Amino acid sequence: MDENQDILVTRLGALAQQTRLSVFRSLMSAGPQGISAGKIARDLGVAPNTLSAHLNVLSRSGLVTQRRDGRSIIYSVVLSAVTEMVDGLVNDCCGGHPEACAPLSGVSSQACAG
Amino acid sequence: MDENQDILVTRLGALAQQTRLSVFRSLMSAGPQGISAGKIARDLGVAPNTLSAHLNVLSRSGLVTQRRDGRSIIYSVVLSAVTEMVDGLVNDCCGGHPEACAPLSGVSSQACAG
DNA sequence: ACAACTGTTCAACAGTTCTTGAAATTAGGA
DNA sequence: TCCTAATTTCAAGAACTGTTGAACAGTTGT
Repeated sequence: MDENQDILVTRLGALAQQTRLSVFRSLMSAGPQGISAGKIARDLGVAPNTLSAHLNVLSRSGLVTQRRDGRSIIYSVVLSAVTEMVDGLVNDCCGGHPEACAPLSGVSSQACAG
Repeated sequence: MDENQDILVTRLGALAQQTRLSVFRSLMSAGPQGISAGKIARDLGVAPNTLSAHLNVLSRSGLVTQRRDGRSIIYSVVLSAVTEMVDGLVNDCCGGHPEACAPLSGVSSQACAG
């Protein structure tokens, strides 16, 4: 039962770092087509090996996936994992006392409907 | 420097730990009336001083606030900070390429409407 | 085969986080 | 006032994180 919470903690932790959050943002706005590791490194001004370590954390969290294209490795977001994470956070709120979460109803009309 | 991103990283980090995420969940379902530090410690089976350190992290992140009631200190969630955090995460997605985020539209109809 | 290009892995180090026992702080009751 | 209850603060240690230079690995073009 608490395996879900483990996964949520891992994903929150993956995003709880400046460089990785920036990577995530870039990948989010790039959409399914993704971005190569090298381009991310250049865009963000991060050393390739440092970035590689961060990409590894994001990958292991399940928020990001990778594929090879020639010499490049293209990273992209796993949208289902993102929704899972956001739902996990928001349901914390609405599961208990929905009336206490009225201010959140605009953020998650689905989870808070009721 | 992006101060909003700093705050988001801090808040994600505050929740990226088992005990603190459990505390957050408890406080979320307790709503505005909150829970005393002692009761949280008993409910979760955490040493009082350990819990105090975690509550301090949550407080400094702005996700949680405290007030004294007799000898007890009552902690409760700051809902506006929670919405801010969720919005910050979701907007990452919808701000860039909204069409890429169709799968998320159920989660945040507000941010993704467009 | 070779060299150039793109990324990853490794070992090591500084810095941070989590937990704990002991001491300190604040409030209520006899 | 003295005693007890509820929490926090402090110092120390083990465990984990982020970064770096150097070495390694896969791909392309010549």
